[in-house]
Amino acid sequence: MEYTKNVESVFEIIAEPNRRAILSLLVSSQQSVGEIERQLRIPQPTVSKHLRVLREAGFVESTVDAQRRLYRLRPNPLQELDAWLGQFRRFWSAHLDALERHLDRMDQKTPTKRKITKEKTTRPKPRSNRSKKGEAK
Amino acid sequence: MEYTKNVESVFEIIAEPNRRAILSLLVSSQQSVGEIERQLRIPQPTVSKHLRVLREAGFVESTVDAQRRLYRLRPNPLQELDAWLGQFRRFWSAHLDALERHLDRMDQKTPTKRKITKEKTTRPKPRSNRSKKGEAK
DNA sequence: CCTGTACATACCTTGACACGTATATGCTCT
DNA sequence: AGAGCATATACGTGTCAAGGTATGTACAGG
Repeated sequence: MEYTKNVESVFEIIAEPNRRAILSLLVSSQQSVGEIERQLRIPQPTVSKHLRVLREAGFVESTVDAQRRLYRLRPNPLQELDAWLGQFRRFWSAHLDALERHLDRMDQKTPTKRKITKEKTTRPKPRSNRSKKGEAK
Repeated sequence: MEYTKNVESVFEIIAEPNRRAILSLLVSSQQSVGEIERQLRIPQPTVSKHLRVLREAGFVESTVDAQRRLYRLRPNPLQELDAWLGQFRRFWSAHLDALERHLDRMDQKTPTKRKITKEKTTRPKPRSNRSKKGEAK
């Protein structure tokens, strides 16, 4: 009710590698800031700042324990993410096996000269997923 | 190894609202650049740039059709995302109902001495909502 | 060949945000 | 009260990516 904007930022939140690492850490059990700091080997202010972002976005919640704060996971934002993924789930479950067989055949054969996707990868980002040739027009 | 970097960037890719919009568009069927441009009301160079990012990350692939390029979805990167989410799925399915009841009780009662997450949601910085334009919500 | 169309790319500017360093706040124990 | 630990915040800085504008490239048809 307070934040509708948050739904959008869920994606930005988990775009940060350290934040994802923190979330993964908290899956097993709740942790104090110091424990997170030591396990991930990142400076404490950085941990605190990320935790604040995660907390404000609802990914985690904290409990005070003496001088420590124990952080634990909250399910909701990750479920939102899951919900967003849902729209694609139908798609890939339908297409995956067919596509795989298709590419499998293609890879074995001599590449035809049809071009797909490879028109000009100026930016050399080796995404050697599968050599994609084949099929056009 | 090389794609480790790519796995990371999957999250950055979908952090962009326009890119998510494009992906959602392509769920139904393949589209040309012009069609995407018109439906999302964003300038053509912007669309092309996002499509390039999506293509290099393996989210989409393109087929040449005369002067057009038809873009369609590819399942793999989204499946990686799904796989990452997997580690949390156990968590939330186990904890959700219990947690909900728990918080439910907590909220009703006077907060005895345990304070959960509400310590001081000092929100001095309105978290600077990204002033994006388009992106119909 | 020339024109229009469809898309891609180059260059520049701007604004977020992640980090490091330094400092503030809060709690415990003696 | 004071020392010391655990965590949060303030501030300055560098980096990087998204958007705008302009231009390049490829294809179709008269």
